Amino acid sequence: MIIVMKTIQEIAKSISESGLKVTPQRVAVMQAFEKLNHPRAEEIYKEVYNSIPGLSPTTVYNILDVLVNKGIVKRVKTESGVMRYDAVSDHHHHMYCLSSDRVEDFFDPELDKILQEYFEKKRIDGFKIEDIKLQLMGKFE
Amino acid sequence: MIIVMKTIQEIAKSISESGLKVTPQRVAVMQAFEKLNHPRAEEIYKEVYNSIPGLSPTTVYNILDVLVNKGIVKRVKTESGVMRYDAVSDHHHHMYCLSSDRVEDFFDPELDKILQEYFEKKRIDGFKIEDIKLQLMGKFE
DNA sequence: TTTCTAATTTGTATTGATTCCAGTTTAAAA
DNA sequence: TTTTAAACTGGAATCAATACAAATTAGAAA
Ligand SMILES: [Mn+2]
Ligand SMILES: [Mn+2]
Ligand SMILES: [Zn+2]
Ligand SMILES: [Zn+2]
Repeated sequence: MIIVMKTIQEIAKSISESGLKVTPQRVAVMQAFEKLNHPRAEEIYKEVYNSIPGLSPTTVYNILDVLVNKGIVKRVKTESGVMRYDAVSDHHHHMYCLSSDRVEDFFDPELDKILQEYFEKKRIDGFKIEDIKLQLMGKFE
Repeated sequence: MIIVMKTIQEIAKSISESGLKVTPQRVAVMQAFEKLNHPRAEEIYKEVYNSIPGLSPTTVYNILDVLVNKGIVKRVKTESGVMRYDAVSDHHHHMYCLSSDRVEDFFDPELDKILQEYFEKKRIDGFKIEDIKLQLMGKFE
C-alpha cells in the first residue's frame, strides 16, 4: 500500500477537470483528506479552518456534496449513522471496528476478481450490480 | 426465499428469552417488521401508532436500541445516513438501489462459504474479522 | 390474588448533523 | 478589465436522534 501525496497542482487539476471552479476552500478540503482518516464533515471543517479562518461549515457540506456527485469523494456508511468521507478513488473495501468508530481501507484486487467472476456466473434476477463493497466487521489488534 | 410470519407468541418468546419484559409496544414493533421493508424508526412509529395510539416516538427509538443490543434486530447502513432496521436474523447481505432508497435482502450461503474460506487462507494483519457484509450497489429492473 | 419495584414508557426539551436561503464574494470566461 | 454564473457565507430551519424526569406497568415475590 503506497501512499501518494497529491500536490496542490494535481488537486486543482482534478477539480478543474470535473468542470468545477478551483477555489481555495475546495483545494483545502481535498488537502485535508491527506491528513484525516475517513473524516466526518466537522473534522474536515476544523482542519480546513486553520488555513481558511473565514470558512463556513455550510461550505464544507456544499463542497463534499459536489465532490461526491463528481465521484472525486465517496461517502462511507457507518454504524452510528454519522456520515464519513473518503478521497481514495481506487476501488476498495472497509474494515470497521466493532468497539470503536475506526474505519480502515482494505484493498484486494484478487478478491474483487473472485467476486466479479462469481456474479458474472450467478446473476441476481431483477438487479443489475454496478459495484460491490465489503464491510469487514471486526476488531483491530 | 420463504417468508415466515411470526406469531405473537413467537415474538413474545424471543423478547422474553432475551431477558426483556414483554410489552405491547415491543410486540407491536416486532410485528411492524412483518409489514415494512428495512424501515426507518419513523416508519415503524407510524405503523405501530395504529395499534397503540398513545405511543411515543422515543419509545420506538428505545425499543430499537434494546433489540439491536440483544441482536434481535440489525441496523442497516444507508447512503443518506438515515438509519434503517432489519428484523431478519439469518445472515444476509443487501442490495442497494443507486437511484432510490430501496434496499433488499440478499441471501447466499454459497458466497458466504467462498468468502469464509478466502479469509481463512488470507488473514488480514492486525484485524480479526467477525462478520462480512456485502453491499451490492446497483439498479432494480 | 395482591403487593411491590425495577424496568419501561412517555413527553418535553435538547442536541447534533445537515440543509435551506438570501445576500455577498469571486473564479475565470469573454 | 469587465461581467456574471458559480461559489461562499452566516443565520435560521429542519430532521433524526438523545437526555431526562415523571408516570406507568410487567412480572417477581408475597
Ligand atoms: Mn465569515
Ligand atoms: Mn400520551
Ligand atoms: Zn476508504
Ligand atoms: Zn436485510
